[in-house]
Amino acid sequence: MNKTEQIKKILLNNKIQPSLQRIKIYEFLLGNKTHPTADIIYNNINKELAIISKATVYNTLKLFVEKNIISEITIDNTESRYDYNTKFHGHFKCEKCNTLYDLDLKSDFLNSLNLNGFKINNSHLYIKGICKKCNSN
Amino acid sequence: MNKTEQIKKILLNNKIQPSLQRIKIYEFLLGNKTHPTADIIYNNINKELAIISKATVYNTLKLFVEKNIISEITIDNTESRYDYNTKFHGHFKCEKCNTLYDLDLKSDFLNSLNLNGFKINNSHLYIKGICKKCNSN
DNA sequence: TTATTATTTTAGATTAATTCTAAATTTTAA
DNA sequence: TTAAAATTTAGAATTAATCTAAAATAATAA
Repeated sequence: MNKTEQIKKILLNNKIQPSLQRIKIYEFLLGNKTHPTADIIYNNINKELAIISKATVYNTLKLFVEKNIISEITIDNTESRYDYNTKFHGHFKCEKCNTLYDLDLKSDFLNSLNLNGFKINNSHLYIKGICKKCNSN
Repeated sequence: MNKTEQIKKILLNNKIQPSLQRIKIYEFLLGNKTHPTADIIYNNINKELAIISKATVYNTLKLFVEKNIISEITIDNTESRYDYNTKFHGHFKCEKCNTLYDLDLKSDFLNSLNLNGFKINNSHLYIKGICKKCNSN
């Protein structure tokens, strides 16, 4: 089974019709794990051939977030970034070089929280500071 | 020492000139612990007498965040909220009633993170879901 | 097939939070 | 008092995201 077929299957499993545009966006996120913005996704997909509009990028990202096959990162208030990885993990943003790092978290990270009666849909840990690389320069 | 004097002292301690507008914003945040937006702050301060402009609200909030006497909450990507409490704690947003709850976290909450060489400026834990109240209705 | 209905995509307008600009005001220092 | 520095300001500009209503495409029924 090739990549496109695999993506189609994932989308269908999540009750999402696998249109060309949706496949392209999901494929781009799988191949670009640097937490791209809607604009970056739009520009890259259209680089060779214009096959998608801005509105569709936004519509599709929203749909994917709702269906929980990607997650939305709002560590800056300026624009959202998107992550193919929906497993709970943290993000560190270097305020010097703007790199967004993934942080592995222990599986019991949220266990100490007392949220009885609360239904958790998604969780984000955001840390800002200066990364190791920038610190040593 | 009255409240205004206390606020002046806090601002001066953090190398912030205590102008009338700055005092009013800080005073509002101390008295309104519901994580207000810039717009809410602006409207409330000007309710009786117009003493502050939108630009100053934004300038001042940015200054306060830089000086670390308040913190900025970006749990939605639509608008920032502000918190007088800079001690690390979590936030839970109910997606039904939009209430923003504070979450107490153990002091060692971030200890398991392996961030050697990284300088942490601020940390946020954001959780979205349905709150107890909405769940039981 | 053909017609009908539902879904998806789209260009461009709109919205709204935030930032910018450059001038006015206030404060501080000399 | 005067000059310099800091603060505030109105309104314009920016920009990510949403909205609108039409067009294109796909799915379904006859």
